Amino acid sequence: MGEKKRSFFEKVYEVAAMIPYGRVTSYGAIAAYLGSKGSARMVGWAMNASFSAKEDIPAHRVVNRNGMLTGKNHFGDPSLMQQLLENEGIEVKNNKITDFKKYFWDPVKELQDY
DNA sequence: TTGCTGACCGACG
DNA sequence: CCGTCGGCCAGCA
Repeated sequence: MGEKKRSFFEKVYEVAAMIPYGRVTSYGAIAAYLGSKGSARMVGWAMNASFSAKEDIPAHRVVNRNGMLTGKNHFGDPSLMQQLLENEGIEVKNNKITDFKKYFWDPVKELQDY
């Protein structure tokens, strides 16, 4: 696919929008896919800004590398993130996804183009 | 422009 | 196992 000049945020949004229903990925995985492995924090920052983005970004499907819902406090209602995940069939216990590996979707492996 | 801050991550002791 | 640190880089005062 053609790689146009897009901002880091826009790229993050594109990847996030491709996360399949019922699957999750991590900030670091998205950053790695975008070619800047150390920019995981920026991915989180992009998610924070995604609420004001035009398109709908499934920010609840992005967690940290341990499968923990570290960003839940940014959803207005702290329980919303967990609710959305459980609604997709993902079990969450103590802010952590059960069988994280089972649901993990790695853009680096799933998306060949970059 | 400078200097923080941050929904992260891996390395180190 | 735990705390701390450097790197990453966009936004904001």
